[in-house]
Amino acid sequence: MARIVFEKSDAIALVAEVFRELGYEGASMSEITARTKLSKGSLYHFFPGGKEQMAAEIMAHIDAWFATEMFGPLEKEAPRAAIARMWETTDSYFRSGRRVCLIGAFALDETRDRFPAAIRGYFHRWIDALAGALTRTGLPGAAAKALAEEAVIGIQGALTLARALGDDTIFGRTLARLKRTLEAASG
Amino acid sequence: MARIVFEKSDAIALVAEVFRELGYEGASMSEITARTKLSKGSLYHFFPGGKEQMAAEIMAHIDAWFATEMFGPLEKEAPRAAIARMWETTDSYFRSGRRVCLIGAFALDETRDRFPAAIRGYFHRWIDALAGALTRTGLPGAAAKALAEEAVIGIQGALTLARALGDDTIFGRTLARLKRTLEAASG
DNA sequence: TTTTAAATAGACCGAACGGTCCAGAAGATC
DNA sequence: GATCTTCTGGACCGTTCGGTCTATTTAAAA
Repeated sequence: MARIVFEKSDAIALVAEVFRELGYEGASMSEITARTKLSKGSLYHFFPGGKEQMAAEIMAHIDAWFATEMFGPLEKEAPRAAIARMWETTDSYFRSGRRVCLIGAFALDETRDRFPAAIRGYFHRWIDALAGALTRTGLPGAAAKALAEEAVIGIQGALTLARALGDDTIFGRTLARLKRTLEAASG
Repeated sequence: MARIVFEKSDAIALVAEVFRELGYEGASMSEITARTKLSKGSLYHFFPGGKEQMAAEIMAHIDAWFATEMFGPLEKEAPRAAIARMWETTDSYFRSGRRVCLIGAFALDETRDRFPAAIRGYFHRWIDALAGALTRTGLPGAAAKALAEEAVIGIQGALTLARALGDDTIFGRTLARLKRTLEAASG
């Protein structure tokens, strides 16, 4: 039998995509093995804790990616440039709305209660990082926080509506609108 | 054994709440029977087609409710008053963000592919009804459509973020902001 | 009343579930 | 190239899954 060798980081990325497509409960082990081509032996070698560990490590992986690619720049780089880059990063990460937010999807059902800290942390850090950058453009703290919340809400809502309508133009249009709103407010 | 008699409309509402809490795949028959107190006999009497039929009838029920409570008024009544009432209806229907949108949740994973028409129809009609009311306030059609889309996106995003952060103030705050935005645009 | 139809409870079924286990293949170390 | 460790494939296990079926209870009709 042909034997394929994976690295754990490959396994995380592959399994993440299955959770994204099917949700936590919908992603059965047999679907995960079928879609990733990883056998049960490999999966339980990498993740002895089963589905719960898979999801936990995937969320940690996502969190780390966002920390380096988005939150870090928003906190350290020139605020206007960092925010401009955030829109591009967001559009490419969510594949123009064709890829859902795994953490947002987990938040909707009782999967949330398995990973409350990871879910809260992800959204909290995103809002705080963006609000920080907006503050550094000169906006008052409260206005910055409200705009950051509005942006994250808009991103999540656009992902839902884009998938619901199967319309690939919604996500980009929404990001452009949010960008204009933030630029209008921060001068 | 105590025998409890249900009406089908009760069954639809009870099962809907379980789907909302657990998602389509997460709502197993045993969880549905446990949370609704409806036995399997009753459930399969009302819904011979099983889970798929339950979900289909629930979505039709939601659609009918929205049609009479929101889309109808938006299409027939005085536009500004109808839009004002829409915010109140939305807040109470989603219980200030503590209740998720079942159809939005279905849209995120591959459950969408079981009910594509119902999901598209629900969001399409909401956007069209709101855009129609906005047009009747004097807004150009394109602007009305964009604002209606923005409103529905904001509602869905706020539901996601409210649950993710466990923050009961987000939904109301977002509805108030959207209301202001629409009023600013439609005079 | 008696009869009839609708509705309910829950035992039961085969299939699919999450998870365990181990024989053996592929690298790594010596 | 022998040894050892890591990794893989898939058979297998007990449990839960969605769904069926029937005895029985209740409500409605006659």
